[in-house]
Amino acid sequence: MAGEIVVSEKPGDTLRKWREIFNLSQKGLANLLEVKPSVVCDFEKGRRASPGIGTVRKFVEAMVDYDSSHGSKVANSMVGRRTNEAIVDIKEFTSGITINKMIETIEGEVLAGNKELTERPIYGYTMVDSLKAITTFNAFGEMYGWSNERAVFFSGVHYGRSPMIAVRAHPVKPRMVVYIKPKAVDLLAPKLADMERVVLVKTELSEKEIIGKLRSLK
Amino acid sequence: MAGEIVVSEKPGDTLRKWREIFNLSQKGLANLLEVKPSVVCDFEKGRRASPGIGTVRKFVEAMVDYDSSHGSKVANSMVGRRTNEAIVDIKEFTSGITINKMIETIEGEVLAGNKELTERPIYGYTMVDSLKAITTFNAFGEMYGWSNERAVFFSGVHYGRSPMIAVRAHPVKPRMVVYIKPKAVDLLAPKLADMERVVLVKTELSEKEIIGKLRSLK
DNA sequence: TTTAGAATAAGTCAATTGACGAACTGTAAT
DNA sequence: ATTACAGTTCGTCAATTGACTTATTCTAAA
Repeated sequence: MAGEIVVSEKPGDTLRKWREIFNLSQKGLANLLEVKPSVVCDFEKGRRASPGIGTVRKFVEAMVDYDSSHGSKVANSMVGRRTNEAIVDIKEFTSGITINKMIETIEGEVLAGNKELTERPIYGYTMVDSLKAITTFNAFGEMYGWSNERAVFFSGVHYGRSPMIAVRAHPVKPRMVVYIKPKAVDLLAPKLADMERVVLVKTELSEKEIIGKLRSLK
Repeated sequence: MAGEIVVSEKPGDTLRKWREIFNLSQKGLANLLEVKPSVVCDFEKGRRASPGIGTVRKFVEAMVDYDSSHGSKVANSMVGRRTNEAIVDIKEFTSGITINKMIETIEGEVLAGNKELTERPIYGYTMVDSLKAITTFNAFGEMYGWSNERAVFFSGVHYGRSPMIAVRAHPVKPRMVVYIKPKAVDLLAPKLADMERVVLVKTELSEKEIIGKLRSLK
């Protein structure tokens, strides 16, 4: 979304497109941004040819925040039509956060992944129940949201082999895999993680705690 | 890349990160941009807190252009480590182009997809040889580049069923599928395309012609 | 230890942005 | 017709950007 705006020939048109997707009037958006409607219009109509990235950020955040405080209607419609009982939670961040920051937030312990890898940003996360995911047909189909630069959380992990094997088999790789309270971690898991250049982390926090902490991250 | 810069807390740091990934000195990048090195420094060090998106675009384009005129070393390293003989060509655009524009460029005929769908932007494309792709194990694994908002070209199409079935089976969908000189097109293909909300197009241009035309698109 | 290249820092200034307000143009609905 | 509301246009202006220059600091090789 932010990326699309920057990259598009007419950022104003793209801004408008998104405002319309979020079902906001210029006035509505202007209120969220605490500016006058004419300001919104000026941007959409391209009077400001090259808005600052701060402005773009504000616009995007305002719309996403608005959506999430109205039941994430738009966000959910983006995630895909099918639902999957194995998915506990799936979210996109407004802005990228580094894997390091994520590890800190969830009080994680790194099992695989070097400094270079943990500095990369991620833009969302998916939390799945491994058991359900593995026993459900095609469970990993809808694992990804808007971006695959994300973290995937696995709960109900026994030895941590299956989840990493699933990741390895999947054509699109997340940047980060987190095991929630694993009973144990087989040596194979970090090995596979290294091969896929995925940061593997475990945490002793519960699903609820994690979701709570991540919410505060925004 | 552009998106990451906008969205990152310290755009300067992200700019620097990418400059380093592309193995450029500040001076080197400044030359490409035809500005003085101190300008690059000012941005990286954050003296300009909220650069305009025009500036961001220039930076990104300069680096990508530089890379592509030096054998696309960086771009290729991003695409993935494994190579796949079924992939004829795989590219990322510097900026998004609409599906409409793409259709026009490749002189395509729309088989499925409405106006709303053809207005969406795509950020790259992958061209695969269907026969090789389908007979090669896990052929669709590396089908996607940086973004899945892209077009996938299929050459060697017989009835156009298998490629769409592959798309349907694949968890990540492209925005657009193009058949290159299909012998025929089974009715099932546009039906599947509609179900997946993918724009399906056929073209009578050859692979080489298409690659040529797309190159001029940048 | 000198020196060259890379990166920072800081002063400067024209051009542009971000924001306002007020007037104006649709275009439904009353 | 009249009103109400969404969107557009534009003059204005302080704040900020984009770019230059010159001076200074940091590395790493000679």
